[in-house]
Amino acid sequence: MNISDVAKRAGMPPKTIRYYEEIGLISPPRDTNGYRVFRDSDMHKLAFLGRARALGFTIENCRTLLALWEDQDRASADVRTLAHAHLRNIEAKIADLEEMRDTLARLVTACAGDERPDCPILKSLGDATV
Amino acid sequence: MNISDVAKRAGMPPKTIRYYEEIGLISPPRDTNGYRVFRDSDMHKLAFLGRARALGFTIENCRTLLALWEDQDRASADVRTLAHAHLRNIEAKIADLEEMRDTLARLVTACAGDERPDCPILKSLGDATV
DNA sequence: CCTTGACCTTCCAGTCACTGGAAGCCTTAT
DNA sequence: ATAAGGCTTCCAGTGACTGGAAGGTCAAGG
Repeated sequence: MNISDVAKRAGMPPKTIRYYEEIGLISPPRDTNGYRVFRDSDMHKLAFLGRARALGFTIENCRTLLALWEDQDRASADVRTLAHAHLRNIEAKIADLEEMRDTLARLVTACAGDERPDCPILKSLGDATV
Repeated sequence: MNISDVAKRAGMPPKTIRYYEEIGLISPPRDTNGYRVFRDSDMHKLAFLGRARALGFTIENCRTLLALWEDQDRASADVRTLAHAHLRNIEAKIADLEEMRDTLARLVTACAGDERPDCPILKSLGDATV
């Protein structure tokens, strides 16, 4: 299976797979023609990475998670700590975005959105007292 | 007022102000010593930019918003359209993050987080069938 | 056997919105 | 006169890819 088939299965572009190799997340051997040979372990790692990235873990966290995954003797506490910290990050981001959303929604509602120049959105951005 | 005082007032680092000049959002003239001279209009633009960025608008959107702000004849519809599209973006991001949060929260709850290696988080990341 | 087209490879550059740091000039206080 | 601190420019790096160029490889059709 060549890289584009692997990419389809893993649900990520070939470029991403090459990138993951470049940064040492996977190390597929090469065929005589120079093509990457993906073993089962590489495919599993890519699937793992795809899921971890979909949960928003950074690449560095993914690297750590992969190492923990490979380590049969890990303590689940280590994984949980990482995931919990990440969860908090996500919650903080959501809170930030919700604040933006609420302010924006208020402004969009207040704006007539017609051909006239009067606009509460610009007024609010231009003037602290709104 | 030199750049670091302006930065304090605008609530952003001096580096950001220099960057905003570099990309043409502001164009403060220079004193004989080469220092930037910030006029009222520059300060207002920086305040505007700070608020627009806090609402999550991209720099390019900020550029457009600034132009609309300066244009006394703009139609408020143009502003509203931009803000509305941005609002939708934010809502989509929130939805994505909420999905991550829910999955993660479920996994974190399911994980004992002790010294044992058994871990539902890694199990879920490593195996599609969870 | 040759060509065509679709793969594969590497390498370099660009994205976004800054941020860090070095090197050197300017100002203010001692 | 000097020392500290602020100003200037310029270059490089961030995260996680993504686009594109240049060139090697492979399978199918004529």
